[in-house]
Amino acid sequence: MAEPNQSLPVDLFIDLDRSGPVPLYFQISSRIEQAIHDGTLPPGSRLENEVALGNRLGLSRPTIRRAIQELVDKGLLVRRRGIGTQVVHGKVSRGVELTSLYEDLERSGQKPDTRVLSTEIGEADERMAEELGVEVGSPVLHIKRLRSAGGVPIAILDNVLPADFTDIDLGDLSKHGLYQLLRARGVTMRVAKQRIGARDATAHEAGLLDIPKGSAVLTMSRTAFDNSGRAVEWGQHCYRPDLYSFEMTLVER
Amino acid sequence: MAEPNQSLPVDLFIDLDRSGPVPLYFQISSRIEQAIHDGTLPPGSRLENEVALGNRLGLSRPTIRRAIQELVDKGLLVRRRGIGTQVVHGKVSRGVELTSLYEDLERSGQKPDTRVLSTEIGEADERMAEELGVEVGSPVLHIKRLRSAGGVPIAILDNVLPADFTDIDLGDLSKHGLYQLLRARGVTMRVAKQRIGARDATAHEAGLLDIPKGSAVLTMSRTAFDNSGRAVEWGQHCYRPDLYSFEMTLVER
DNA sequence: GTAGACAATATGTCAGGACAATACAACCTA
DNA sequence: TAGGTTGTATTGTCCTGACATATTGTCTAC
Repeated sequence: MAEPNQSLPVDLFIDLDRSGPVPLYFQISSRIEQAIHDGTLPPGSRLENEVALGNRLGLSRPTIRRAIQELVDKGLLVRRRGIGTQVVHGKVSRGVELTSLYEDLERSGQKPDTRVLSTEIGEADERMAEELGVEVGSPVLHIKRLRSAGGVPIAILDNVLPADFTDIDLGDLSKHGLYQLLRARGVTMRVAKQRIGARDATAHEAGLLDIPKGSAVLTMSRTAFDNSGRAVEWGQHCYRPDLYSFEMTLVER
Repeated sequence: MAEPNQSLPVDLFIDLDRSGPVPLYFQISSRIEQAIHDGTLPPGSRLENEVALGNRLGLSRPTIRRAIQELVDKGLLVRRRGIGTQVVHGKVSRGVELTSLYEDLERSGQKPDTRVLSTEIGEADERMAEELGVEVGSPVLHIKRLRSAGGVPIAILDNVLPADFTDIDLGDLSKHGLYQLLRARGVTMRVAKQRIGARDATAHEAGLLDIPKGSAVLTMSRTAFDNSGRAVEWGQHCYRPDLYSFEMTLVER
């Protein structure tokens, strides 16, 4: 037999903080996720069933279900009715999230560095108006940056923001990520739509990224919306494909 | 003001089928999704609040919440406590799902065509063993295909499947997608991990895809797991970037 | 010995209620 | 008028309880 699916349900000792602001379901799911990552719950192992887990922790089944659902959505667990809940095989990896390249690099321990190529307050052309949901001709902030890590250029970032943000402090752009600046202004990105593709680099891009002219670049264009559903940012980025790629986990619903 | 957020809650007439096998929350979410797509619920409009919607439809609040949550996860709706639930701005587009290129093409009305380049039953090398979670040397089915649409080559597909599938009918491969064949065998893919990148095409790839040698290709490698968490398929694909790209919606949790 | 019926187990769906946290608007006060 | 306070609307979290449905294993009848 290839897989020891017979493994018994694993006990999880969880201290719950009922007074704090952290939801109970989140405390549970975090603890289980940690157990998966540190090997306490190896791939293929079965979780205790929802009812028993709830009884043991003094929680109701909906709370337990919600905690488990979080991890199912992340692709860490699989549920089968009549069977139980199991840990998915395969090494786990961070998925695509609503973060920026800057944060990606910071998290992976690299030191991001940004060179602002140009900033300009102009009028929205037809394409920008469509992407941002504003009227043609309305003021927009157009930013072009070159993002590096460890002195090596990684990506060319071309972003357009609607009128509300034309007063952004451009000096901060070289020290912080765009998403950090937006969040510091109280903007919370909730939904984004993006498209990932590839094409040959232009001569200008090849020069900036320090790659041979005409070689491949990975492209991503994204429109992000805040929690009122309004478009906050439209970006067209191109990445050095040997230094960056997109990783994600898909879950069938 | 750019956005008329004042719009009143929109009424939805929904016939519920309580006897059928379709869950109530799914009937609700489908109906709302349809209303969004056909313009009954325009971007920015507000939904009735959860309690009122539940009362009017004779459903409990958890059921309504679940229906709405489905659409929030899809990136169609945004919830704000104290405010209500609104339709997201921006045109809606299909996200990355656990489907195959074949199904993508079929759905978009194109006629997919597959040329099987080679099939081979061999032994798993180290990389394959790692990706599929099997032992080195165990039998695997290695398939290489060229996928076209309308006579134009779109992608080179290189797939490896574990021992259980070595008896797959290779003749079907030119008529159906790999995922279709797997599903027909009762295999249900539940989770997949994939990485999207880019690189320069090799001379061989350029020839197959009918593009200039050394120009960019879009690459995707994916490992799919069935509902028991076992690896079912590992694929390394490369696409003509002018004919294919990946589109997705990200939702902050 | 095999096939079908049945029991045990686990998740899936749904109801109804309670209180907390947040955002906004209206109001009142300085 | 400006500023803070209060009130109201709405989603967020959590509880209890019930029944439906899918899967597996066991027991029985033939």
